[in-house]
Amino acid sequence: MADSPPSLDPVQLGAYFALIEVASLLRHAVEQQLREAGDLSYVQFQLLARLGDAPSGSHRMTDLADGVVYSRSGLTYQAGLLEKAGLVVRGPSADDERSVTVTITGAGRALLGKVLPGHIEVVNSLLLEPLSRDQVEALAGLLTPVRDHMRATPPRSAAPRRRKDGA
Amino acid sequence: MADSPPSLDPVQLGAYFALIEVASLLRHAVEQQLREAGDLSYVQFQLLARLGDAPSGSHRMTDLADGVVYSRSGLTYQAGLLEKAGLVVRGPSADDERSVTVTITGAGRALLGKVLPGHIEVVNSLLLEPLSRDQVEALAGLLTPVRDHMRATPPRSAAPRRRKDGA
DNA sequence: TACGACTAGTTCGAATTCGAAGCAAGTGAG
DNA sequence: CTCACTTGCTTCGAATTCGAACTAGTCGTA
Repeated sequence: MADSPPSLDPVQLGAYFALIEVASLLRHAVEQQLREAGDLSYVQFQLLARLGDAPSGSHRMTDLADGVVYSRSGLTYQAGLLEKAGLVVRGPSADDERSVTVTITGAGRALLGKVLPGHIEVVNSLLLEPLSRDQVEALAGLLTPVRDHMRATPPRSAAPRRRKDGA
Repeated sequence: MADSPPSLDPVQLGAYFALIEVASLLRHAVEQQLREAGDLSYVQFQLLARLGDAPSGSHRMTDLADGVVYSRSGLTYQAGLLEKAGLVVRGPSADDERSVTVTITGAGRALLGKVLPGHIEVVNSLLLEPLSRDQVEALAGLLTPVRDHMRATPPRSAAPRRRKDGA
């Protein structure tokens, strides 16, 4: 088994730092645009976008939380805000009595449509503009497997209490 | 000039989403490890890491804030926490009377050294592991220019109010 | 020197965020 | 059926985060 190396080499470090910085800067810029264009936080936008993308326009709370990498309690709070603003509605789930289904409303879609152009504009000018078409493709090709890997890898702290794995 | 397209094509969207998700997931995982290993938040770790990297072991408040993409007031708060914990010290700057210089202490370096192996381990297993050496190189090669571009691009909201317009 | 504009940090209040604890509904073994 | 365990969501309290307002020190220019 590979022992954990004492440090990362410059290239690895460069990739890691650049990734974090790019994400932070992009998020920051997008956040401002969304605030101005539609008084939405980034999380709220992400939630609306995910709902808008879903064929049914709805998702379970838990799936939303996992999707945007957010705490459950945080999602409850945000869902409450969005509901109060009339952008989504919460309702009981069909098959599972304890789960709550969040659905985007017409107003939600309208707002999403209103902020989207500016959002895309920011993403374009900050992230995409300095890259060629091939490079964007390459970037997606690199990050997508990484994301899948991360999604598949169980969180560190979840490990201790393993029930039935060959261990 | 390109007027803003109404939407991004799947590849662009994939790159954008994957980037955000990867960064979120990575940050989340790292945060947990740091909390357990040394009771540090991610920002605090970033600050210590930057200070530890600096030849002098110190930076101005503003440079730190910009470096980690944080608000100034937030940095004041975090610097206070770190100082109270004895990990850094704040002092006046040599040439500029209004700026404050933050310097990492021995204890700060010690803690940094203590949490670093685990940190690297997480970055390795989540971000680097699924990529080949060449791919890591490619990733760094793609993201570094993007970061530089973002750093160079002035924030959106700064532009409009440049001069004393009619207001 | 004096003035106005700007930069560096801090303080303050309000909003957000998370984890722990709690509650209700589903699941499985006996 | 019933008990123990798990899952889905909310509530609660504490910590963090940001922006706006404020103080102080710098710079450019007349």
